[in-house]
Amino acid sequence: MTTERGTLALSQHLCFAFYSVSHAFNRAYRQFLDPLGLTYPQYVVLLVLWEQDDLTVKEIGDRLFLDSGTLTPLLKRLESAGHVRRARDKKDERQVRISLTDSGRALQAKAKEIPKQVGCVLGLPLEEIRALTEQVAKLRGRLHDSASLSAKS
Amino acid sequence: MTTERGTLALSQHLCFAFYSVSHAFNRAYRQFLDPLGLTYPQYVVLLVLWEQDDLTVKEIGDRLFLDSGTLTPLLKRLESAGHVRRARDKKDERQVRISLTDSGRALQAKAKEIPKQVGCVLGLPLEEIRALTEQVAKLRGRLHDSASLSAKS
DNA sequence: AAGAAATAGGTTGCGCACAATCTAATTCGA
DNA sequence: TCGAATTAGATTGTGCGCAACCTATTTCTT
Repeated sequence: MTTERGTLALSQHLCFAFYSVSHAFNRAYRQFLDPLGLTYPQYVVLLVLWEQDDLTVKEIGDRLFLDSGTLTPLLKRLESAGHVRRARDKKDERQVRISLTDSGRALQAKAKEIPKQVGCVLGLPLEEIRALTEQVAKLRGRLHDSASLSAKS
Repeated sequence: MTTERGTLALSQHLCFAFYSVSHAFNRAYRQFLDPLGLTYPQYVVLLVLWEQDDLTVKEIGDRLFLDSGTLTPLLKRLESAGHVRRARDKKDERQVRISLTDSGRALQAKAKEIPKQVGCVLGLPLEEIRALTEQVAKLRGRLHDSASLSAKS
């Protein structure tokens, strides 16, 4: 009954499951984010800022596991859309602090129902969603740990 | 004790867990795929072809949930790397059939150990990996179903 | 058999993601 | 205190991922 012939079938790859489900989530969010003129990555940056305003690029990157190469252009787009301000920190000129504008704060109300709307198509009880989220976050932690191990000085 | 103030914290978002873990997997695979000169998406295309050779672009896309806008340039890169051939189907000139070259087949042996190597940093028993993979695939199915519903004719 | 509809694949444009590299500012160390 | 090392962010180049649109081929309809 084994289908194993040296190579795992694609359907058995956990990494592919994550790869494809994250695209599926992206598409599911798009229908709700398009009317707001936001992409999913822009939306998660705003989620971070709605939780805590006035963060540096580095602090945002730490929370999202993204670097400046990704964030700098994204934040410039959010800035030119009028949702955030970018300003060098007076105390430490290396840092750029990102703060919400009124427009950026106003988006929070419009986006409030999105997680619920997407969540209801999942058909999972809240308890299971919570457990799954935690389990996946734990896996991400292990992957990061091993990555920083193999990139040791 | 509730931290809920209208907006879910980022850490409680299942979608962000998937979004960030798929990037983490991508980075974890990179160290093994770089020596082969492959990206992760190229690797999954080859996984499909190693399972069944001589597929059309459409058939590959159906298995990976990707469209021609993504696959055409990717397959051209795999072609110019010498790993696959692209040829119009004689019976139906609309289709392009993708087949492995000797070089493409030879990669299979070199890539055989990768899933095991990445899997061992996860520290999960095989049974749990299997269950998690299935659960995530089921979620992906629900997201696709609702997407095709909302895009009905 | 002829026009309409459907299908497969390619092209263009935009926005991530990330490695590699750069500059400028700050901190560390002898 | 002064040069070395570190840190924050920006820039460049490559490769997805996908919407929108295009062409060519095939199939459907009558």
